[in-house]
Amino acid sequence: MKGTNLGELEEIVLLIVANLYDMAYGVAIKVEIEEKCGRKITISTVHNVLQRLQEKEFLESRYSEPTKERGGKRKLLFRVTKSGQEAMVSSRGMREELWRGIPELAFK
Amino acid sequence: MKGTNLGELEEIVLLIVANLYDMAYGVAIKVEIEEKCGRKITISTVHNVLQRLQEKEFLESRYSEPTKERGGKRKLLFRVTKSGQEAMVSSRGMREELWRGIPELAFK
DNA sequence: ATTAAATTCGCCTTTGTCGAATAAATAGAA
DNA sequence: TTCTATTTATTCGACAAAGGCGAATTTAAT
Repeated sequence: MKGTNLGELEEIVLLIVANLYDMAYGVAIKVEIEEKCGRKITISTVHNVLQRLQEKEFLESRYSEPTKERGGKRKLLFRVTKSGQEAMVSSRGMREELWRGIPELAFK
Repeated sequence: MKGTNLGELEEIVLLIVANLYDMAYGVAIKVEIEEKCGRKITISTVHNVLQRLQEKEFLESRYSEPTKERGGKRKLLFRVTKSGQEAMVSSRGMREELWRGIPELAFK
């Protein structure tokens, strides 16, 4: 059965989409990941992940209005769904819990 | 090239090993993951991840002294390395940053 | 020898990754 | 106006890395 939890990159993309609010589309997401995470990534990787997150219903999308720039296709704008938000929150909570449980001397 | 970053499960295992301090070995890790993360996982999956983390030098291991229990092999005890710790901290820091950047209305 | 407790092996699925192909919108030429 | 070159974006197809399982193997006590 298709996975229901979040891969590492999937979670990052979710966070970035939330960051970008109403400007979250492929290229912007790619740029943002590279800047905020200091990590190289191609545009096709981004789209691949976006598509999978949509299949999992953690993201939804709509086409933007045509802009006044040079040319090119309309942007596909993404937004985090309620269940995407829940997945993000739950994943964060779990990790916070685990951090809290680490004894001091573990990192001496 | 073999990946240098942390997969989702890899990060969890690192956290659990730190939690277990000096009792981190296969079975204990499996049990702890199931309890703390509410997620089913087999012992071979755990060992698989453990091995990968060791190859990445985020974990190191040593054999325990034989115990006074019934029988069986000696436990392979794991501990987070300095660079494993750095990976954990960096990963957490990055995500905290991203959470901080999410505008209020993103989750209206 | 048997049995118990643990780790290793082989195999498959899902997630991460990229380069190349394709699509759509606009500006300017004919 | 119609065409076409250029720009901006998304989709496709292939492969590598990480996640996952059941069965096999190893080792230590009884």
